[in-house]
Amino acid sequence: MTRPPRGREDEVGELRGAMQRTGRAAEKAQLRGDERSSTTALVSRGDARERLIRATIDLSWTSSYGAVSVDAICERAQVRKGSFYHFFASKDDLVVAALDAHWETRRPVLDELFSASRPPLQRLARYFAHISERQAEIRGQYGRVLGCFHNTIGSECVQRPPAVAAKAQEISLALRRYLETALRDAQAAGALPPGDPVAAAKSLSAFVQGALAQARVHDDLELLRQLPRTGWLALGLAGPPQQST
Amino acid sequence: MTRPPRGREDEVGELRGAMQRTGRAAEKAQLRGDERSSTTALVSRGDARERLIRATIDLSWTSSYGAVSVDAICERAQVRKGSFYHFFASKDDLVVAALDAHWETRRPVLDELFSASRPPLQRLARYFAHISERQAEIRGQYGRVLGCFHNTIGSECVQRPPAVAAKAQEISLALRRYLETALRDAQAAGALPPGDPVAAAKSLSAFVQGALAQARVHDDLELLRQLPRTGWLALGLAGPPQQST
DNA sequence: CTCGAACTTGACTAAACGGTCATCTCCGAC
DNA sequence: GTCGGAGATGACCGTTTAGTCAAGTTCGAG
Repeated sequence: MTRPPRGREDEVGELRGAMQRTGRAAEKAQLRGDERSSTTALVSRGDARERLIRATIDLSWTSSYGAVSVDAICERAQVRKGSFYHFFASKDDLVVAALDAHWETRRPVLDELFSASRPPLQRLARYFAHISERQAEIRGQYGRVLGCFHNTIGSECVQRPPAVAAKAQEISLALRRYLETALRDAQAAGALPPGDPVAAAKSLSAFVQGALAQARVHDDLELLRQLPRTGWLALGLAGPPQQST
Repeated sequence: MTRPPRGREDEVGELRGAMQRTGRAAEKAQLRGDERSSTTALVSRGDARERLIRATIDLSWTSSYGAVSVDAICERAQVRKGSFYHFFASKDDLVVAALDAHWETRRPVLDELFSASRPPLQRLARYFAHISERQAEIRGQYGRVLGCFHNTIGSECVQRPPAVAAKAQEISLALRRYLETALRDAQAAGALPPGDPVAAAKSLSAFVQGALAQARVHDDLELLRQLPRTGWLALGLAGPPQQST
């Protein structure tokens, strides 16, 4: 009765488990004892907060931070304005939480792709393939290629809401660290000539992020499909490695 | 008297000559005979229009399309709101004109850098060096690295104002064509192994644009300084070419 | 000098914006 | 059963937004 049964979204990844109050709720919740003994259910029954974050990701990824209003987010999430400000202190707070939540859904995927149990260059190979497949999926669900969420937001918000800018930077660095580790391991294994893995990761990251950005602007998957072949170029390799182990 | 002597901007490039009513003025100007015999001075004495475009570039490049209001642009340009809508039909119109005007200032620079009178790979070498130097200049003038104007706007506006999205796409393609031509010439000259120059240009463009985007997000010039060395990787070359002619 | 068109101006609007708040409902703990 | 706090609600506020407009001013052409 109170809630009209309008829910029919839930488009992309599993968000549910990944959100453990990352964005820390509104001021009230902070000022008082939010770190209470947790005998009470830590994961609340209602999922309004999750729906808000889901809506924020969907809307600001498909358009932009600036083009999405709190009202639009609330409408999509089927949450009233007042409830919104119960969970988040401001729009900036929401977007930071959305960036966090989205990153938390990506992390386990990256952990698997970059598992140390695989040969380092194979990690990259699977990463390239994954990006291409994932953006194809996204295009199917959202109707167009969207590229990288945190980088899109980050490029838009370099200056204006400092908290958002900082969060986007942080995530961008965290992502780069996966590449860095793989490259270092590759050098140690002799699969890659010695050199500065940090610089190489920057270079590779620029290539991948550039491909994603171009794919977004032109709604073109072609570049990403080529990634498993061309991605190696940024490392000075002519093509994908052939060794197995 | 009528105009308080507040002008003291004029920060980056020469915009003056490059703006020949690219953005086509407001509806009134379109509906009536704007294509009149041009015996009257085509370039008007007042530079309000140019100041508006200059302000738009500065403000939306340093922050974003969505974060800049018409009021802010007018204030910076020292132009009243009414005058604004005399020259432009809408905010979108302004931004499209700004993208156009900015591109017009870049074009002669690119024409020189990619002059057919130089060996093709040397064109690229000079392009890489130019990007690095230019962004360093921009950082000096604007206080931070800004990356690529049309790509920043384009990534933000992929969806929302269709005219802006289309213009950004168009410019992005135009830029890529410079690379394409150079790569084709390089292959013809035997300086590069044969292959699809369109795909190679996409690849190289992704790398360069990615480096610029990363430089913007992290306010970091390092990646761009490395461009003259690492740019070649995206083409499968280990380093800058040594030949002269 | 006169005329018309380019240009300028500031006051104006309606809508949208982010954010607030008193009040109510629900539900587990005691 | 009752108590307290998390959650939910819709009316509300002041500001800012893009865009309008009637009434000017400026100025070159005839």
